[in-house]
This record gives sequence, structure tokens and C-alpha cells, in this order.
Amino acid sequence: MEMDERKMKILQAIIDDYILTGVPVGSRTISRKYDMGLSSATIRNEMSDLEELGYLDQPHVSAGRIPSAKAYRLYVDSLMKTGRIRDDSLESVSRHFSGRVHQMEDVIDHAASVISTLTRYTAVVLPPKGKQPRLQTVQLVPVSRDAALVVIVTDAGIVRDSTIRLPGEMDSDTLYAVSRALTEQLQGHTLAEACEILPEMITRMQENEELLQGLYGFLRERQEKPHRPHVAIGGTSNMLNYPEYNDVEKARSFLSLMETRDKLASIIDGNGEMAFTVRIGPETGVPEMVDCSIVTASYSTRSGQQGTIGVIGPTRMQYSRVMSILSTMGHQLTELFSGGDESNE
Amino acid sequence: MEMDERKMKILQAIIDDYILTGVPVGSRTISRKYDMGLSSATIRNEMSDLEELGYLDQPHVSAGRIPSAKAYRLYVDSLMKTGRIRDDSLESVSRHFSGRVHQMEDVIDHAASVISTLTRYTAVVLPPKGKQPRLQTVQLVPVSRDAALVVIVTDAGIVRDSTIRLPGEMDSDTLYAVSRALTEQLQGHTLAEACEILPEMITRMQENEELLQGLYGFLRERQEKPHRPHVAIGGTSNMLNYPEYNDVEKARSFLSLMETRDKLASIIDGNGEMAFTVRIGPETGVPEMVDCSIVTASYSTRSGQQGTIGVIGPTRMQYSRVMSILSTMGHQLTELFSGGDESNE
DNA sequence: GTTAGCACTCAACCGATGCGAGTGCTAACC
DNA sequence: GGTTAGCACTCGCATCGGTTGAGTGCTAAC
Repeated sequence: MEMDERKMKILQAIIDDYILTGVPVGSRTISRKYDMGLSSATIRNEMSDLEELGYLDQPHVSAGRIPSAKAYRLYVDSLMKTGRIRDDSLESVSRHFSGRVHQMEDVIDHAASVISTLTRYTAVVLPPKGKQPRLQTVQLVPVSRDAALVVIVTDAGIVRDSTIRLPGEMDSDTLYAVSRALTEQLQGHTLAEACEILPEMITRMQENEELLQGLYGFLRERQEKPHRPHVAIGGTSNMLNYPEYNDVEKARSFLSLMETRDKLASIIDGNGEMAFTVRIGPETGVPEMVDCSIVTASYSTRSGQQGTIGVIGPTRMQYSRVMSILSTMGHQLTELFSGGDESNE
Repeated sequence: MEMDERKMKILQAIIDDYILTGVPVGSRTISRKYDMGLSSATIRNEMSDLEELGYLDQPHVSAGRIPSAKAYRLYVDSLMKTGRIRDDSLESVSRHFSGRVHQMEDVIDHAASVISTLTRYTAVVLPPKGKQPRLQTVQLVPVSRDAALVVIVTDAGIVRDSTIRLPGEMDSDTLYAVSRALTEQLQGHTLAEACEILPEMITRMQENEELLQGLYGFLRERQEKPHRPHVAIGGTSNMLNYPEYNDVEKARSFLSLMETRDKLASIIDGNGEMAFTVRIGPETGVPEMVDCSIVTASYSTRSGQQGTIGVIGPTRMQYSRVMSILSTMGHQLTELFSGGDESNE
């Protein structure tokens, strides 16, 4: 037995209906609501075939059918009708941040919030990341008598800052002089390379040995255990809107997963290359997510860094809507980050 | 009718039992489990009195009694037996960050996570804040050809940074010179004062007018809509462990509240003065939280800034345990932030 | 190949029933 | 007078059987 045009049409109707209602759909519903000039009996025969082909499941014998993961896969790959979403909230993201003052965290938090509100699912936004960033400026800013802030600007535009203890009292001019020297030496190098260059510098510049030594330790630490990136999450409570999460135990396990941001980030970030991914149910590879789907898109910064935006929802997600929202948001973010504010040129 | 010694003892037993089990407790349970040499009938009479006094509620006539908010209030105020909690996770917080490199956000995130794990409730940690912070250093760090990072160090030790567009190409020395001038002029002043001083500077220093103008706009914006502080939350899913949140609708409204961090912060932050607060049920003043209690403690930094740590749980919270954990954590954080890393002296 | 008809299945709903935890009251006891 | 045993009473909760209705599979006719 094979798929034919009609089976496709019926399958699509079933999926559309199930996505809308979340209730197993029966043959009568299809023959009535989606008038395709066939009686329920015929639909029934076709549905029986579709079940045999693995596209439909039956929760129990006297219930309607629900689409299988395989069906959703077919759906997103070929049957889904896509359309553009026009929504002011989306358009306004770049406008919201069009003023020149903004911080990366605020942007991705806001993006996650907008996406989750619009989709009514859970949204995750990962900050841009890329290949080894190259140092651009290193600067020490006095914070207190015996501590300074290390500001590291890389070509990724990402700024990492942490305080470092000073060996003794040092005035701002001295710190600036050291900063200049550091910037000159380290500019264009990766963090790893910087860790090799610094020791040489130390032997050459005896005067500020202790300070540089401290900075060296700092860089080493930064490299070995890189700063955990900020992951923005929005609308975790949205999941409780869907009947599939009426089971408290299910909801709990989902929410705990959302709390472990590291794990979550690695799930969302999975396949870095693809611009657009849809993983359905088991395809997510996460046992806790067998009845979730994950859709991700990416955005990029002027310097070629890639960030990821994702939506997590039930397998009966409104794929087309979600994909179009993610796509628009991806463009908005790319546009925003190409403005030059956070990138070099 | 009045409270006497025995009523107290019985009330305490009831509360202890209810906190443990979450099930309405009956007279027999008390007379058996907590042997106080009284028959269930006597306990019944006393319970009836306690109900009349407003300390107990009866969900329905043939069920046991549950403590009222008034009872919990009495409990935390006088009957509760307190004890120290010894737990390695708590002790290790300051050790975990004993290296000199750390960022405020990491610390409070970690604290929230530890508290929520230990208490099995939801933990919230607010970063330190105080009266108008005073500027200490202003520094412009080149980020790209036409953008610079504004690093503002205040006596609060809190560093706010954002990028600002440069009017034209400016080398690092020029930026440093401007930074020095700015620091000299603005040091010791509040943000509000700085906004008044800057225009004067601009008229005096014609040369970098455009840059300073931009900076002025930046400061104004910062002042008008101050940077939303990072609120750390841990263990939101813990609430679903408790039968009182088996109702999905309740859980949903609680979780949505947890997602609006601003609102949450204002709830937790409520009364800034007190070192230790316990708000029970309606005392929280938040409709969504009528059957929650909030316990908060505070910690401080060397510069006298106050931060808040809080736990949100069901009214039948293990108050004593929570209070002792918060107290220990408060000390740990205070100790950590007195190390000088993030404060001035 | 399509469809009307029909017997069958099974979750969900409903109401009756019984159980048991717990109460309030009364009367006896110390 | 406080304490307690005894007892009738209440009421949530779980169980059970019956009913309903959506939906199926099969068959026979078109």
C-alpha cells in the first residue's frame, strides 16, 4: 500500500484538526468539517490505511486517531501551508532597542518574552557564539583601592568583566599604561594564545609582574571554565495551558528541565550549522521531551557570530506559525546586531 | 476563653503535624502520636476552643483541623522550636566563590539554587542595593571603530556597562583622557547630580562636545529607567511537589507570577528595613499568594548595601528550617561580599 | 471504489452505596 | 470541674454498575 494524493489530503486535515483541538479526531469530523466529498466510511478506510503506514495512532479502539511523530515529520516537510505572520510586537523588537543603549542580556530576554507571548509556547534564546573570539581591547578599570575590573572586548563584541585583586595600590594612570601594553600585545589573538603570550610579557616587564601574574591566572581560569552564557527563557508556564500537561508529574519534569539552563542550552544548541531545525518528539533525543517538539532558528551578528532562538511546545505545535515567528524574529535580531553596536568592523 | 499552656502545646502539635503531612489532623492523631496523656475526646474539646479562638479551620465538618494564618503567626512568633542547620552545601557557598574571580550574577544564581535545593521550596535572591550610589570611576573602553563601552563603577561596586556610539573615530588615548576628566568631575556624585554637572562640562570642554552629549543622553536614560536588576530564582518547579499545587490552574498562576521578575522583586523586596521577615498567606499582600508564605532575610556588602534572599513556599512551610537556612546563607553572602572583591574601601 | 447500515468497543459521566475518619454531644467517672 | 468512654452523625472519597455517545470495523449493496 502506498501514499496517494487523497491520503495526503486526509492526513493533513487530521493533523490540522488535532493541532487545533488536541482531541483525537474521528472520521466523521473529517468528512464534515473538511468537505472533501467523501463519506465517513471512506475516510475510515483511508485512516485505517494511514495507521498501517505508521502515520496515525489510536489511543484506544473507540477513540479517534492522533498523528504520529512520523506524520508531523511529513507535515513540516511537505504538507504544511506556510504563511507570513504580521505582528506589531515582532516588528517592534528592533525598534524597541533602536536606541543605541542596550545590553545583550536585555535583548535576548526581551526576545524570549516576545516569542513566548506570541506563540504561547516556551521560548529559549541563546546569545551569539562563534569560533574562538579574538581579543581586541583589554582594559583595567579601578574599582577600589585594591581591586580592578578587567574588561575584555573581543571581536565577538562580547564583553567579559570580572574583578581582579591588585597587588598593591595603583593609580589609574598606571593601570591605563598596563592596559595599553596589554592591548598592544594581545590584540588579534585568541584567549588561548593570550595565555601563552602573557608569561613572555611577564619576564620582559618586571615592574608589574605581580599584577600581570594575577591577570594571567584570571585568563587561565576564564579559558578553562568559560563563563556560562546567559540563556533567556520565556513562557515556561505557557506549557500548562495545554491539556497534555495536565498531569502534574509531567509538568514538574518539564519545568525542572527548564531550570537547568546548561542542559537546556545544549539541547537547543544541538546542531549548530543548520539555520532552521524542527525536531519532533523522539527526535529531540531527550527522554523528558518525547511529547515535545523543538523548533529553532538562528540569527547572526555582523562579526559572523551565530545565536539561536528556539521554541519548545507540544508535538501538536502550530509549526507553521512558530516557524514564521522564529524566522521574523531571527531577521529582527540579525538586523539589530548588525547595527554595529555590539560588533566590530 | 483564653489560651493556656495546654492549648498551646496542642496547637503546636497540630501545626507540626500539618506541616509534615499536609493533611488535616484529627484529635486521635494528636492524642496518639504526640502522647500528652490526654484522650482524643479532651483534645477534641480543646480543638473546638482553638477553632473558636481563630487558630484552627475546618475544611468540612467531618475532617480534621488545619492551622489558620493566625496560628502560623503565633507559631513563628513564639512556639516554633528553632535549630541550627548544618549542611555542607551551605558552608560551601563562600568557599565555592573563594577564588577572587566572580561575578555578582553567578553568586546570586548559585545562592538561589542552593537555597531551593536545600529547602525544596522556591528561592529568590535579589542583588544588593542601597541609597543612591555614588560614581567612582567612569571609563570609556573602545569596542569598535565607532563605539565604546561605558563602564561606570559606583561605590556600590555595581558596574553598569553599555555601549555608546562614538561621533567619529577616536583613539584609545583620547578616550582615556576624556575618561579621566569625567572621573575627576563626577567622582563622589550621584547619577542625578552627574546629569546636572555634565552640561556644564560640555560648555567648558568644547572639543569633545558630541561625545559628551552622547554620554549625557546615556546617563539620563540610565537614570530615568534604571537598569532592571538581575533577580535570581531557583526551584520554581519545587512547588509542584506539594499537594496544595496539584491544581494545574493554581500552579499556572503561581508560575506566571514567578516569570514576571519585576513584580516578584517588588514583592520580595517589600519592606527593606527588617533583617528578617515572615509573611504568611494574606500577609503577603499578593492575591495570587494567599496560600503561600514568604520568608526573607538580608545580607550586606562591605559598603553597606543590602541584598535580600527569600523563600516562597506553601503556608505550611517548615519555617524553622527555612529561617535557619536563610540565616546561614545570609551570613555566607555577607562574608563573601565583605571580602573586598565587589566593594570599595 | 464508495457508502449506508449495524454491531461492537470503550472512555467518560452519573448516581448509588459503603467505608472510614473525624466530629459533637452526653453521661458517667475521678 | 475536668476528663473520658460511648455513640450518633456528618461528609469526603473510593468503588461499582449502568448509561451515553463518539468512534470503529465489517459487510453488503450501490
